[in-house]
Amino acid sequence: MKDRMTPAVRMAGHSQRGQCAKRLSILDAAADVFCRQGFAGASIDEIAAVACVSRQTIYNHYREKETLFVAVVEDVMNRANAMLFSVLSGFPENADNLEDDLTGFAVRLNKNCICNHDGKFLRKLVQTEGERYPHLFESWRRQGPGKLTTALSALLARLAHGRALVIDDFDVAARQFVALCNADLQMMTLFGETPSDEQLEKAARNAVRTFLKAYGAPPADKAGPRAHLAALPG
Amino acid sequence: MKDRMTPAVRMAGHSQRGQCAKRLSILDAAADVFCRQGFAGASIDEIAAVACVSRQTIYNHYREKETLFVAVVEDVMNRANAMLFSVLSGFPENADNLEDDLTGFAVRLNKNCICNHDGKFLRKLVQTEGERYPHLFESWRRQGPGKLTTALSALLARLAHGRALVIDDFDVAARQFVALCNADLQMMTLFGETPSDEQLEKAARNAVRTFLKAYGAPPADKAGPRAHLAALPG
DNA sequence: GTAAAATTAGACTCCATTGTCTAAATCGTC
DNA sequence: GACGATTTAGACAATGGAGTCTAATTTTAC
Repeated sequence: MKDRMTPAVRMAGHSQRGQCAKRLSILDAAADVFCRQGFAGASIDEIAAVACVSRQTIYNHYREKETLFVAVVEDVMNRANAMLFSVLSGFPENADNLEDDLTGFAVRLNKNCICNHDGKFLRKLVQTEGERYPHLFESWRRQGPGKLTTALSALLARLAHGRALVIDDFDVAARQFVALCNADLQMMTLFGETPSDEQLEKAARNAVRTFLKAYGAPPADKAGPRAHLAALPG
Repeated sequence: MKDRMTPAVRMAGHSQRGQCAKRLSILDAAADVFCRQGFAGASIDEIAAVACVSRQTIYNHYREKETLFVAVVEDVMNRANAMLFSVLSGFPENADNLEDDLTGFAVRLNKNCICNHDGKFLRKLVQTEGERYPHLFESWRRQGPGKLTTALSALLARLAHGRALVIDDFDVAARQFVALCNADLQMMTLFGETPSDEQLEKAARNAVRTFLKAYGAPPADKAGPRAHLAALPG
């Protein structure tokens, strides 16, 4: 059996674009089938059919079903983490327009990290296969959601330092922010349904309003401390 | 094939305690195995072994694997719903000691409905098999989580009517309360881990504090509107 | 105690799937 | 256009699980 080429080598020359395309096609198809059927229920033949590739090609690239599964999970995790930090980079820097900026951030968080394909895949697979592959998912937990809390916590601390928020425990506030973002979509998320843009917008707005009611800094004494309530439309 | 007896008939005489015990034993074992392995991964032989029953006995009670699966899911749903409404009945009636009472309620909600065996089972199975049995899980969604929001919303409305809370949208507040309760346990919940009593307590306290910061009624003008912050320990 | 019903172990068939192998076809490079 | 590498379709063996059947045993009802 010859050595498998590393991704770097694989991308080096344009010579193997075809091979690389097959690989990606297999990964995508496998993600789809594993997500729908679970590990046990997924058949290599079905993956091959979805990928428009012969079964043998799959075995050329991945020694066995489990190898393929691990590769798929790692692939999705990498994509999901990259997306997570891309979304995190859009967290509001300053406090002008905080409500709107936070709402936009919440929409992107839900839309691109939690309610998307990859989020659905990871939730499903972590739950069903987590116990069978502890270190695989444990590493995701540390690198994905774990770092999300840490990073979000730091971003909230920055806003609090700038007097835009009043927060006693940044980690708790970070987790609560994420939880509130999902509050209205929990059931859809659980059932794997995709919310409409309107639903995303409304959920984010509800979340941010409540978050700011709890953690928003009281406006600098010219108005009452709940002035933002009076500013609500309707 | 003879008619299957209804549960009522089954319990009527003491004559069939043995048969009934087998049935329950099969349901429990099947819940365990389906939860660990999913529908496709679960083998009837393993269920029989766990239930200490022969394979044929399972087929005497349930025509085929799918029949057994549906029965298990319905059984767990019924238990979970009963527990849910039992916990709901402990929702605080009046506003003396609201923070502590709500915290106790939040602990019970997490401990007995969300982080327990049945909660884990339902989350897992809804996600993995939900698309294959739409009406089965749809009915649970309406009768379980759906009614939870409705009921909790009404309970919050009662407190708001008694001036203990200030809430604009009761449904949103209900969903947010549940979301906040899980905020600190989300990852453990996802990974199917069971939180300690201490973790449950802390998570509930964090949730209720934030909920009351957002929705607590401002104390009747003797102190500033954020007086409860000053009342925090530390 | 006896008869009917339920349970058991195990053999059995059937079928889907995994993973291997091979010979032909296709692709990319020179 | 030729050559090597890759892909393909399909046959193939081996495995495991679903569901049936039977004959013996146990439990329950009366």
